[in-house]
Amino acid sequence: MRLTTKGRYAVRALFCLSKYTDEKPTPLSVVAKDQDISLNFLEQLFVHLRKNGIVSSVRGPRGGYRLAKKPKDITIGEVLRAVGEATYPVFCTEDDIPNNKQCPRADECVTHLLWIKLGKTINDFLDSTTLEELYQFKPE
Amino acid sequence: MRLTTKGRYAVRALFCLSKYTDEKPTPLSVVAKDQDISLNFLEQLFVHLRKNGIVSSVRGPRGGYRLAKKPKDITIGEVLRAVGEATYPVFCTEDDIPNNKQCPRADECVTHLLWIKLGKTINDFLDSTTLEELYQFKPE
DNA sequence: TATAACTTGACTATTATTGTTAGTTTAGCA
DNA sequence: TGCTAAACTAACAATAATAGTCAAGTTATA
Ligand code: FES
Ligand code: FES
Repeated sequence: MRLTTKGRYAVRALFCLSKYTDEKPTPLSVVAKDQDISLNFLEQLFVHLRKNGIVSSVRGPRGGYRLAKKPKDITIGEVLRAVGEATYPVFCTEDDIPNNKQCPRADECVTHLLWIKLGKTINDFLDSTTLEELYQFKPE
Repeated sequence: MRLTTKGRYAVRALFCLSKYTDEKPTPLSVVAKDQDISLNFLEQLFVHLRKNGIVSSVRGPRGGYRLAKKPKDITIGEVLRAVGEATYPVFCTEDDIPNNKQCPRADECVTHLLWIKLGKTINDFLDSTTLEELYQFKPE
């Protein structure tokens, strides 16, 4: 039950973006250098962040990305889900279940409700924590 | 952030064991058939469950496993950790960190405390839920 | 003493993750 | 108008983790 780099990088990258609050967009090359993340990998993540309305993009020279909402309106949960990080601990709680991953006896599965409750606990936390709150976590 | 089969199978297998409350131990072949899990894979899991004092074994003919404690004294958290399932979402919260997995700038890492808090939320849940409570989740 | 079960370790197939390569498109600017 | 910086796209490859298998023991009792 580990977060993947997709999720971890996305949060770090967005935190980095939130530091540049001026009007001009920030190119990913800056984020990549600042956070030591492969530029190409970042680009893949930002495609999904943009499609989910978390960032907006400006193409061409002097272009880049900026947050589409205020940090306090961006939850960690929506960021993780945007980049494809699973926030529920089992497959069977989601819509399109790969058949081979399905619990063979869902009807009588005693653990299903347990994992649902765990997932709810996790998502309640993630959805009530925003990007803005990262600032208060920052060590001095 | 998915549970692996190790964790999921371990919980299901122990629940299965808890159904056979008579004195004689239950062979893994019964659990394997009941839960549709590879016998050899189960054996690997039970090595760790035994070493962590969750089950006890009886060798020889008519042997098998039984719970070493009462279901209400076995938490989901200890089961998951026993079989090697990570219950914290990031590596850097644990003792022996593979170097390549370490966040490169742990000192100034703004997300570290976030993941610690998430991990605490998860573990609080797991450690306050026991095997016994699975019965009340069972659908009729 | 034969057998049913546990025990151990090594091995393999599969899948998921992580990252790379190689481009195309867009738009500001000299 | 051409150069360049940036977003965008898609396919590909390396690596690592997972899931499961196989084979060869060991133990204890019927
Ligand atoms: S059907 Fe969801 S955990 Fe078994
Ligand atoms: S050092 Fe723990 S998340 Fe970065």
